[in-house]
Amino acid sequence: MEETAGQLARISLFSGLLQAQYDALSRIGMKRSYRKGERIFSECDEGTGFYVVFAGRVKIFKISAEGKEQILHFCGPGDSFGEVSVFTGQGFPADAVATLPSTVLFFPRAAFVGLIRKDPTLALNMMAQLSKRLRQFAGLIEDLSLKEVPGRLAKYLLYLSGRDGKGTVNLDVSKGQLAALLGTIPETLSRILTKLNRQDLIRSRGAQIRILDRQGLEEIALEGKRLP
Amino acid sequence: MEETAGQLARISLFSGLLQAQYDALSRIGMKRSYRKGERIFSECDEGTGFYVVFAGRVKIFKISAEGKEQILHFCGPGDSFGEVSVFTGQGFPADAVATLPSTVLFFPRAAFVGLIRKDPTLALNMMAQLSKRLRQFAGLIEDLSLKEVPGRLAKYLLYLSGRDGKGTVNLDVSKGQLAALLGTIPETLSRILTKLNRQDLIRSRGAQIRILDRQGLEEIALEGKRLP
DNA sequence: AAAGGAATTTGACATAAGTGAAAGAGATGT
DNA sequence: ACATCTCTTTCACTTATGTCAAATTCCTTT
Repeated sequence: MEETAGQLARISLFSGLLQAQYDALSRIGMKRSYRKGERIFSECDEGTGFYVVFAGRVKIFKISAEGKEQILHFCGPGDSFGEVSVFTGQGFPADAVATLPSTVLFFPRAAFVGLIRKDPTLALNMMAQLSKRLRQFAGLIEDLSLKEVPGRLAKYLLYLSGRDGKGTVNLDVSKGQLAALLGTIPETLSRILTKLNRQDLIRSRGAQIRILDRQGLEEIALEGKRLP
Repeated sequence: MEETAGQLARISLFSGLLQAQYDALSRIGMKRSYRKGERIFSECDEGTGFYVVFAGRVKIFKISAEGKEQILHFCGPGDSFGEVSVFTGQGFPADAVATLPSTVLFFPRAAFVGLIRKDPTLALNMMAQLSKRLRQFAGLIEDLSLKEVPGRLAKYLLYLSGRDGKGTVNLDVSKGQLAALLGTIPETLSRILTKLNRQDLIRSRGAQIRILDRQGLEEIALEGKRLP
C-alpha cells in the first residue's frame, strides 16, 4: 500500500490533501485488476463504491436494445468513474469495461463518504470532478442533437490536435470505437473521413491524420458548414 | 429575508441542515425576479454563483449556429441550476431563460463555497444534486443517440403518466418546447403524435393525452419497436 | 364577437445517415 | 510465412427526419 499512497497525490481528485488523508485513502482503497475487454460493472448494478484508474483504460458507455453502443467517455490513469451512484444510492447509470489491461482503485461507498465528511477539500475536489463531467456531457448532448456527424468528427480532430498542439494527430482508439464515441457507426465515419480527404481538409493513413486546413475544419465543427 | 429562511428547508439541496446554516444561506442568497422570456444567463458568461428557483420555471438549453434549440432540462421551484461553474470556475455551459415569470435565489460563488467548506451535509447534498443531473444527462445522451424520436416521445409520455400515476397526462410545455426537449422539431413531433393516435396507442387532443396502450408504448420506448 | 397572431398540423420534397453485404486491409497467433 | 480473424472501406439501397411552404387551429386582445 505504500506505493499507492505516493501515487494518490498525482490524481487530481485527491490533489491538495493532507498526508493523513492520503494514508486514510490508501487504507480504504482496494486495488483490482481487469483484463482487456473485462467488464467492471453493468448498468443498474448496485453501486457499492467508485473507482479511480491506476493504469490502463476504461470505457463508460450505454448500449441499446439492438446492440448499438454510445460511449460516454474514456477514463485513463488518474480519472475516476462510478461516482454518481455513491451519491444517489441508485445503480450505476452506464456500463464500464476495461479496454486495456487495467488496474483500478476501488473505494467503498461508506468509507469514502466518511472521508468526505471530514475533509472539505476532498469534497470540493469531488464537486469539481462531477461538474467537469457535467460540462462534458452537456457538450456531448449539444453535439448529438445540434451537429451532424462531420461536425462532431471535425471537432474531435481539432480537440486532439489542440491537445497535442500538433498538425498531425494519432487516433488513440479504433475507428469503430471512435464511431461509437461520436454517436454514429463505422461505415458512416469511414465515408466522412474519405470526404474530408477528398476536400483536402485532412490527409489520413490509418490512425495517422494530418490536418491540412484547420480553418476549414472549424467551419464544419462550429458553423455547421456542409461537406460537398 | 425571514420568509426566505423558512422556504429554504423545503429545497432538497438544503435538506437536513442546522438552523444556523439556514440563517447563513438566507444571508448570502439574493432574490432576483425575471419576466417571462427573460434571460438569466448565457453560455460562456462568467459564473459568479448559482441559482435556486423560488417560483416559476427556468429553461436550461443549448442553441446551435442555425438557431435550433436543445433543452437540457427545466427547473421548477426548489431546483437549482448553474452549479457547474461554481466548481469549475469556467463560464456557464448553457443558456438559462425564465419560461414563466420567475423568482430565483442567487448564491454568490465565494460565500457559498465557504458555507460548503464548513458543512459536510450541504456538501453531500450538492454532490447528490450534481449526481442526479449527471444521471439525467446520461439518459438524454442515450435517448438522442440510441433511440428514434418515437421512442423518446413514448418514454416521455410514460414518464409523465408514471409521475402522475394516471392514464391521462397533460403536457406541461408547448409542443414546440417538447420537440426541443426531445431533440427534434415541431413538424416531426406532430407527425409522430398523429401516428401514435392512428395506432390507437394514445388519444390526444391538444395538450391532453390519454394513454390507451401502455405496453405498446413501452415496446417503442424500450425495445425500439417501429411504428407502421 | 371579431381580428390578429402564434402555435400546430399537413404536404411535397430533400438528404443525412443507417442497413446489409461484400471486398479489402491489417493484425494476430500458430 | 501462413492462415485466420477482426477491422475498415466501399457499394447499392432504405429510411427516418429535416426543410420549406401552406393550411388550419388555437389563443389572446381589442
